[in-house]
Amino acid sequence: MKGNKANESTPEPTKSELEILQVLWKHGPSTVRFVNENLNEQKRAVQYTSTLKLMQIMAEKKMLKRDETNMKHIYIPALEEKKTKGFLLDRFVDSMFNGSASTLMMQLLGNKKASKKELQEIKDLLDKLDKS
Amino acid sequence: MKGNKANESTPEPTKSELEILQVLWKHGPSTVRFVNENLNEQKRAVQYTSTLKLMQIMAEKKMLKRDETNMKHIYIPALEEKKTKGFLLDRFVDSMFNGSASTLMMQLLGNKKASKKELQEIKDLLDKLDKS
DNA sequence: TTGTTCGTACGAAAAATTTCCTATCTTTAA
DNA sequence: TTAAAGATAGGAAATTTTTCGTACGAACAA
Repeated sequence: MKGNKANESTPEPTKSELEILQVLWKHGPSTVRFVNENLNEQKRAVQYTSTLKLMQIMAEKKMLKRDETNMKHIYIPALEEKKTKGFLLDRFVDSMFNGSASTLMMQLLGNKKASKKELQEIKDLLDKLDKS
Repeated sequence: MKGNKANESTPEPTKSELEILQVLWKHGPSTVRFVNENLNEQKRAVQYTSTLKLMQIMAEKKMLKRDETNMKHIYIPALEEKKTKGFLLDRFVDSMFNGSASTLMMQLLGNKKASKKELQEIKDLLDKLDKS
């Protein structure tokens, strides 16, 4: 369980790493400057060099790739958004809801976190799955 | 967009703390010995005093209550399971799926994490919600 | 040219989390 | 009665994660 090196199949981004990944997933390949500013606007105060350092570490871990041809390095997520979120979601469901998706749903719906519109979307989704 | 900070009403158990809470939620008030053995069976190797220490810390944080009338202290979760899981789920959905329950569902279903039986359960659940 | 701004690299500190050692007391079994 | 087993308490160490200071090179404007 412990000591997993970060590799393709078992990405375990930390909280902060995930924040950075989210920015990159949302806005595409970016400079440290951009990511840092985005974090400061959207999340919390953090020094430029802190963001830089973290992104460097993530690059070492192969969590990010980077283009060094220019002075302003461009960082690119090396983890697929869908894959990574799927992985984290699975872990979350497993640890929190014993692996039961429906239990999670109940919790979610009982939590007025889903609007009418959302409910309809989910139903449509289920219907679509039925037909395939 | 700024994430909710933790205050008295919004507990943020760490990973290990959550593991302990899960044992207590599942089995009810327990001794350290019991929790530790459960963790070793179900999760990973961990020394008795490590579990003890963590549970003491959790008690300090008011995350657990304890009955000290006997020598073998009995620990009781001070956080409601449903409330806590709801809170963590909300945060998870917010940070990972932009607050969209249906997006989460799609990810979940596309991840063959939900069996046919689960799909049916979810449908039933949605129908039930419709009628209320 | 020269100084200011913007960039990376690197080391280390700080903070948060987790683990375990040791001391000491209580209970239990022989 | 005594030794072994089992319990808590507390400090400290180890690990992991996060933050930042400092050095220094490159770009750019005056």
